[in-house]
Amino acid sequence: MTVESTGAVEFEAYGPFAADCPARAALDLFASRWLPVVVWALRNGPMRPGELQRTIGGIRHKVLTDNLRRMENAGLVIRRRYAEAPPRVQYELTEAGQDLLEPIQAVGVWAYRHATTLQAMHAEEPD
Amino acid sequence: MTVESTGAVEFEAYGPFAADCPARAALDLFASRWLPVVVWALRNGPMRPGELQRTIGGIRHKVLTDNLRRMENAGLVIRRRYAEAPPRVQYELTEAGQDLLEPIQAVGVWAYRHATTLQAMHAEEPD
DNA sequence: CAGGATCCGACACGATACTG
DNA sequence: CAGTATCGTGTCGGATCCTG
Repeated sequence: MTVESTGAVEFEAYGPFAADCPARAALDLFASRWLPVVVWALRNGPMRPGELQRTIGGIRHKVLTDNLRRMENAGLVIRRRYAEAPPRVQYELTEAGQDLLEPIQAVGVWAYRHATTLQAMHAEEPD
Repeated sequence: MTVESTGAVEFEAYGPFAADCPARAALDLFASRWLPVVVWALRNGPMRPGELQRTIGGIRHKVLTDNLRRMENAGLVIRRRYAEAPPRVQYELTEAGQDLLEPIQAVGVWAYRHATTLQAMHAEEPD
């Protein structure tokens, strides 16, 4: 193994998430409620917006578009546009986007691992 | 290895992040801009609020308090209060909180791995 | 030192309607 | 079908002041 950039070493060099470190920017990505969900929905390959909306469920058309645009700007997805009669568009994960699946999955696994503990969060509202 | 709950199997059972699944609640945790940072700052052991604020840097007193309260309700931290002359308080990660360090680290590592790609996000504002 | 109470601003989201 | 525009809203965060 050469000096390939796995990122692990660089990250460990930092103590907490410094305000100027890349990791903070990454957390801001997660700060979007839907962005991780959209990324996860794209894990099996390119999808069209409508298909995405149906697959995810509960997300508004505009919100999905907003997130896709942000993801595109962040370099997480590539937007493929096909000039056809009915305008067809497909979104595909970039390499960065695919690598993001791991952290997202880690969060998901963690969630199920402590599902019982986290139930308390929802149980907040008794009425 | 018995049927220990690693959470991995349960999570894989789901396709996308369903609206009612625990993973969505977990993502809502990350949706807080500071929460993961606070959790990460606590990785080495219990800390006092003031110490936390200094360590993290750039976080407001109230915001830190809000996040700590939310984390406490979510079962991520335990608040230890010592009835002394100068009121002393310490926050300590629960088991769920400690396990959350892994996903957070995963995001951090990912960030450095694709730091160059993510630079585009910041470079949005030329002025 | 810990933390609550407030007012305010930013931003993502929800909902609707409208253009290629 | 894909995307934009607009408006309203909720929530987190920033800033300030005040209480044990």
